[in-house]
Amino acid sequence: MAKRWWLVKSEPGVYSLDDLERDGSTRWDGVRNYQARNNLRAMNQGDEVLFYHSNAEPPAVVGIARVCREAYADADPRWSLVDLAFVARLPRLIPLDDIKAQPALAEMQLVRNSRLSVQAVTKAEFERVKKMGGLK
DNA sequence: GCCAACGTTGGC
DNA sequence: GCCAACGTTGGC
Repeated sequence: MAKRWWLVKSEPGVYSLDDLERDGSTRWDGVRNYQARNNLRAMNQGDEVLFYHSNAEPPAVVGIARVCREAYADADPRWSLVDLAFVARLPRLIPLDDIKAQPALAEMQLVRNSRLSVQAVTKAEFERVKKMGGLK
């Protein structure tokens, strides 16, 4: 299966990148939106994921995670979850404003004002954000 | 805390 | 199956 790239949102007061780093990996559960669920189900092991802090100051992409277990059934079988593992913290976090200011990133669902909590991103978008954040 | 955007629910 | 009412998300 071809590798894909994603973005997940989390409120840092609920579950932050720090929490993921401490835990090593975590169950990405609680998704209760069909489009987001379908994205979870399309994830492959090894896919890379931008980790975004919503309802944060500033709202920003703060790190990178990796899919370490593909979608499996939630307690309620309508819903699915995956496991995500910590990969890296961005040396520089990338605020939403900076993403909006980048023409190359203007097509991201994040910018197009979607509240979707699990989004697909293109490889180019992923690499751009990673580079802006100080990783190669 | 406000509220716009969006998703879901439920009466018909 | 339509759509108004309601609930949630998330930036500001």
